[in-house]
Amino acid sequence: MPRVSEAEKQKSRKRILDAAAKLIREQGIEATSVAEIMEAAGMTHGGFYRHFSNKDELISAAFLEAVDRSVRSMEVPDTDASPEEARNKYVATYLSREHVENRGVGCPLAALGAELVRSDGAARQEAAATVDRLAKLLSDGSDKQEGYEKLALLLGTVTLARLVDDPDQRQSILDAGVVAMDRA
Amino acid sequence: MPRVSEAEKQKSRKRILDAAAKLIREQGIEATSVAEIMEAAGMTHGGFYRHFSNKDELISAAFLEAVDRSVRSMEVPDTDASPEEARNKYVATYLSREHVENRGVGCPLAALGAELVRSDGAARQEAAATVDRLAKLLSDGSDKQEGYEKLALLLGTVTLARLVDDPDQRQSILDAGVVAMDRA
DNA sequence: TGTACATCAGTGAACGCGCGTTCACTGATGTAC
DNA sequence: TGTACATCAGTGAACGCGCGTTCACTGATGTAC
Repeated sequence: MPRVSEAEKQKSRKRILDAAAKLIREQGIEATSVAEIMEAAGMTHGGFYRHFSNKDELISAAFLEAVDRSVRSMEVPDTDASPEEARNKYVATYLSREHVENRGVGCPLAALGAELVRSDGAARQEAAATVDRLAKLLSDGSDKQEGYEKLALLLGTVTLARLVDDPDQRQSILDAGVVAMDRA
Repeated sequence: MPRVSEAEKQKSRKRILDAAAKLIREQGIEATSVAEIMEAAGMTHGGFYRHFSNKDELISAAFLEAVDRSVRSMEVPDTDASPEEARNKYVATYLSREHVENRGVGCPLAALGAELVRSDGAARQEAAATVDRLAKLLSDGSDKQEGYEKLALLLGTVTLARLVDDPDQRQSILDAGVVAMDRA
């Protein structure tokens, strides 16, 4: 059956990247195997090394992919939306039950932050850069400290909300986050 | 050489628990092996099952141990310290460079929160209970929402600070957290 | 445009390794008399 | 208090398993003429 055209190869790469970006946010990096990612991408594990030289390289690329996707809405707002509007929309989405319940498409810092802290791969450096990128966007570039505070609040709130099981308690935590963000 | 007295056995158990509580906060739960914990406790891996029936049971007990140790200072303040004083001291310690740099003895929610979110073992339930316990203490029992906000801010700030490498940036993030906690 | 051939994307078996767990064994501890 | 014996904490080899990675192989793709 193989070989496959160059265009097909690029599609395969994208499928691997998307599958990885989703699975690592759902299950964590270490808990997600190369074979699992390849299966989700519709292939067998052996072909993996035609696209990436090892798992670390994929994780790094998948993390970047996840960051770009989840930040783009704020960096490049819909036409005729002001930066403030984009920011408010981002915050509202971030502190929503949908975000709490769908780790696979949510903020990669919230999903992987604690795990990346312990790693020393390329993804770790990218995570550090992402912290600054998000803080800058959240503060509108004016006050870095304000951005850090807001990002910490968003990340902490979603992590707490994900830890509890009771829906009411979960909503209560999200509400507290919304109130605090309004004040910050 | 074995067998060993009942008193010795209890000491062994404590060493296993302490080693586990430290190692899982430093490296994560999945990344820490039973053999590694037993070695840190000064034994070989085979003896592990005289103390715990499996790894999950140890993790759950070690998590509780870590929580108790890191929360006790606030729940049972030093003699002649008011609850407010104990709370302020806890917050100051939480947002310190020492805490950021020593995961092994720090807040288990900050170290393991994201990983526990994905698990379904006993430790997960204990983590949910810990969220409420800490939130209550931080709010002095008056306003649950205030406690959630403060806990989210603490947890988020330390996670961000741990993600960045630059010491100045790290301090800047901690400072932002301190300012925000004063306002909350 | 057709033909001949090198390339290489994807397959699936195989590798070495570390994991959690089991087990036969040891000898000091604890107990019964 | 002393003796005989069952218990069991800890050892270290062994287990089955899934991991990341390698490799021989396949046949369609891409290229040279």
